[in-house]
Amino acid sequence: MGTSVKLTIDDVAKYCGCSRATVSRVMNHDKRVRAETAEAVEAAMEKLGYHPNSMARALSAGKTKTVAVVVPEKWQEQPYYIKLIDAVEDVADSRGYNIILKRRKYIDSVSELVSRKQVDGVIFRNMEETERELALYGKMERMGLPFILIGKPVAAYPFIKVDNVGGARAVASFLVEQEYKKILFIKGPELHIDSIDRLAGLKIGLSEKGFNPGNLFLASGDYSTESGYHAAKEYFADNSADAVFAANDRMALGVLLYCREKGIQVPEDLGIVGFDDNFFAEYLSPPLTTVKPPMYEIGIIAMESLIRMIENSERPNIRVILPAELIVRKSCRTSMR
Amino acid sequence: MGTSVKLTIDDVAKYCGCSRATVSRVMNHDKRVRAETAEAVEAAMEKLGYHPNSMARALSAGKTKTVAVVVPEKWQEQPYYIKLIDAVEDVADSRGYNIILKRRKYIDSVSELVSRKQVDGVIFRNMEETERELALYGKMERMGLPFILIGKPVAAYPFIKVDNVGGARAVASFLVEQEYKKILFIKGPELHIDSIDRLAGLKIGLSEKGFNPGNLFLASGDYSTESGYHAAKEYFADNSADAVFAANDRMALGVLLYCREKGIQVPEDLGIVGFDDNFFAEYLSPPLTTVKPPMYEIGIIAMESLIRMIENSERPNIRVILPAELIVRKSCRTSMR
DNA sequence: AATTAGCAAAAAAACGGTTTCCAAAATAGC
DNA sequence: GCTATTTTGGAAACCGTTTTTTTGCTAATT
Repeated sequence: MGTSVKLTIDDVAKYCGCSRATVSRVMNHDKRVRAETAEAVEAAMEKLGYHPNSMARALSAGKTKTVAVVVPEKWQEQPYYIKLIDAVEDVADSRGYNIILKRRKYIDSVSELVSRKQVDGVIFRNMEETERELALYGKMERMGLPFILIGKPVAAYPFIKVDNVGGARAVASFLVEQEYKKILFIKGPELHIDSIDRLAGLKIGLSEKGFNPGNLFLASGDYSTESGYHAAKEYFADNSADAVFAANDRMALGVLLYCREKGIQVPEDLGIVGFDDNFFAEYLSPPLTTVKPPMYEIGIIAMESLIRMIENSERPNIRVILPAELIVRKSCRTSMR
Repeated sequence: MGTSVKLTIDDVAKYCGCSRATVSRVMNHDKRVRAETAEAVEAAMEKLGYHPNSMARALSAGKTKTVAVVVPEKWQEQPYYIKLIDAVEDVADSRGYNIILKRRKYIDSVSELVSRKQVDGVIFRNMEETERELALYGKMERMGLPFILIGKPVAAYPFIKVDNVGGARAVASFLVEQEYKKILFIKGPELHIDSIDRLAGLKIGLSEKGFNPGNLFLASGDYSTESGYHAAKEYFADNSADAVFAANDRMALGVLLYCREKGIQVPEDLGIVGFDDNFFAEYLSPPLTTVKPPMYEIGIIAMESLIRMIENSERPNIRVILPAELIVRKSCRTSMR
């Protein structure tokens, strides 16, 4: 029964008549302590309801058993980040780690966490290369603090990313197979790596299938539903297409809303494809064909790799690219083969 | 320029020829240090690129500047929790705190965080009263560790909740005003406080409007889209209603999917109302009428109150109930008044 | 002139563990 | 039975702060 008085390792030591070094060894499963002594100590800790103070331990051992996970500012529009975090937490918990969550917006305080040695490592969901981010990577490297980028490879730092090129290539194959002839691609923010890769993959896939590049058109958006809507509105004002591939699901949703407003039948008049397999994709009418990035797997791999770096102080050259799966739903015709 | 060698407070002290106590005082804005000495120390810290070690500080001061935030296991189905977390983080960052995120599933490790004094406080999104939760509350209370419940008031512990009763009451008024005559309410999990309150509020509102209680019917679900679909399917097999109020948006979505399948026109043949204003609600066709809980505000108030408890070691009797707003969209007829 | 405040800053004592170093005890080797 | 080696566990140093206690001065009081 843990009373409210604070217990220290010395109390446990006194209770079972040994030194605090011995108690410490038992807690850390040091082999050089006799089995029966260890048992006695375990029993004492149990009986007294002793829990070691993590701050004292962290200070002394130089390990905090905590990692920071940095997500984009607008993660609320991408609920799939929850899967990433869940995965990281699942691994973290099984290995005795805790995670501090930070939005990219608070990158300065991530930097502080690093300077003050409050975390053992960092998992950073990055999409661009800004000065501040590069400065942070540099600092972590100089301090020898392990970190993993998720999204955009930078310099020789360890990273994990989704195969956006491959995913978009699959979309291209699919669209060509379904005999779509005139395709509009709606881009995301200019420098955004995912959007860039998805367009690149689309071009590759189309070219492989012998699609006439002259029938691929581009519009610009910023990932928001509204921007998808406006891109469609603007484009279709004086152009046509029989399929739209948006760089993400929300813009695809914008296109769908535009079609609904204009009475354009999906998929009869227009095929729509998104990217991300956002939560709502399967519930739209028609359900959205999209590409699903393996967020959970990414989280698992990221955290496992990070722990390996932290605990073995090895610096494996982690450069992982995970495949994304095409999810065919009703927003494109699928009759022909 | 911060080099990679580790700097300690002693290095700073040595550099500006004073003792480490003085440096510590300067960092903590202790007034009993001459202004010019303070300036010299500040300058030295700046020049050397010194950052205090948080673990040492935490051990010595007994404060970790970290709080745990506990969310439901299935928060991925409720992306609005992201707003809650964002709010908590916004306040946390401005006050120099960090947040450790935990799913309810890992309540044991939350308990460990508490025992090991790794957090200064806890924000707990609770919905039921389980043994393990009560045990945790008890432990925190005994240890004098501040915490706030979000959702369900338990004993005399501080809590913040959404006015589910009021929100559902507004739904009732609205439905009666729109002259709906036969209403089906789809419940969530049996002991779930939100679902219970929403049903209670519905009953109160209907009764206030003179609605015949005999025309209110009940079905059971578990908050999932599928359960909403099945509840509708089962109920409508041999019953009728002109409006369905589901305890949450996902079940309302299930009902909508059922209608879509059966060709039931919404809102012409059936009005549908949800609760939560889930991300997808406004994008459904028709967009879903629902009730929006002020998650961001809740997060702000929770974190501000928690910090107050932590820093002033005061124990204000926090019992906050925030109003939820009815969001009228097209899934119910709104023509009549 | 002697005593007393008052204050800035140094010195020392926590904070609660881990780890190094070393001695005692136990075991092995011959 | 005696030395060499391995276990086992204690004492003390250390991690880098904050906080308490002391000290040394200067200015004020009597």
